[in-house]
Amino acid sequence: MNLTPLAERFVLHFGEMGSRWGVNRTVGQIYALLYISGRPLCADDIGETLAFSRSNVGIGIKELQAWRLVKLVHLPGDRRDYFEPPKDVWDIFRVLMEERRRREIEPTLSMLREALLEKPESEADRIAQGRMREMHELIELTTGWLDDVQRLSPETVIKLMQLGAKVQKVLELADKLKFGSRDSEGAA
Amino acid sequence: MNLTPLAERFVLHFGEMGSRWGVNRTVGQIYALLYISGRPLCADDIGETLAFSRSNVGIGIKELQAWRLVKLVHLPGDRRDYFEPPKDVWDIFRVLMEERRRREIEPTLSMLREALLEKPESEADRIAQGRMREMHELIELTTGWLDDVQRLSPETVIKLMQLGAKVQKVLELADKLKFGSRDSEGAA
DNA sequence: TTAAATTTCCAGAAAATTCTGGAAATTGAA
DNA sequence: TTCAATTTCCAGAATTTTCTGGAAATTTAA
Repeated sequence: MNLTPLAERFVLHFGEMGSRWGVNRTVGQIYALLYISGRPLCADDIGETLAFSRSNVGIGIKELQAWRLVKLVHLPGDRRDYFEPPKDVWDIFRVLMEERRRREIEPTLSMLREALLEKPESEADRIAQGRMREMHELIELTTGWLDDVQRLSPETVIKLMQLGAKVQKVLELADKLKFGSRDSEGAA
Repeated sequence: MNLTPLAERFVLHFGEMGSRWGVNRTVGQIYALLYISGRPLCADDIGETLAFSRSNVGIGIKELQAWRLVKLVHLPGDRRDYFEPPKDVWDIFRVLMEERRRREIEPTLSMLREALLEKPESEADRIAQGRMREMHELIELTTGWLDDVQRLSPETVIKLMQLGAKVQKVLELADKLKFGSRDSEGAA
């Protein structure tokens, strides 16, 4: 299975970007290959196309599964495991947001929650807790909003995004009509 | 300069999380220290507190400057360079979004734009380009929306976030009142 | 149950990155 | 201009991550 120059460029780019996205080159390339192939691939296909050892492919796929970015499928009459990404890019986007939040934000949120429960022992502690409180409020506000948005249909989200800065006008309108806020005790 | 247990926990946590955020342990810890200190620190302060070599501190600070997460300040009567993060967490948030977008998304957007200009040479190319087009549209829509939101005041953004899922109701209303969309030719 | 196909595990090799101390360059006060 | 303070640069050491081939475990068809 050989790549066309067009596909190869895409795959190599994802490999290079991988490290910025928190995965290694192998994982980036495997994902890119699955994404553009338009059909499920098995570990042999992947290893052959990208010239990785079988176990390297195995590890890469396991990581992509941990990210929920590929799912296992089976082809009739073939007992090997095949893999493919979610068909819909919006699904991919949603999963990516959820996973990054879980890995990059939730642990910090927990740490902040615990730290804010402690009694400050000094002026330095009071200053530090004040800064932590600011960070905590910002994170709570944005993740709470993400929770809300995830409950909307993709169509509604698209509409919201297309509205862009005009959302301000709509907000003014909402103000007049006294729509309640999600959390009126929330962050300033 | 010694850390209280509370501050130390915060600093160590940022060091651990650093790798998930695309910086190394040193950089994570230096940033955390500057963030909770509530006053500018110089390289000596940082190196002494965190037990890093002077040059390691220097490299770490340089990276934080490249991220625009710390700025250089001078204290009267001291010729050393002092550093502090932006005071306002919203500023920090905005800078973080901009930098991550620049590093993690823009290069891919460029690659996709170029790849989509090419004439597909095969069925495989046509499928690959179709997938790339989907990805390109999603990225354009979301980054365009981010551009729009960045033009709003923090107060407006906070209002929007607090509105949460109720934004749907407001959108329906806006529909009736025929607010135009930002880009009516945009992605589906 | 057997045996072939396939996946998972693992230890060491290879590669990449992080970190250090010291040397060189730069800065700024006198 | 001089010189002490400070920052930047750099080569090698230490550490961490990634990758490989082979062995062990698992799966499934017969």
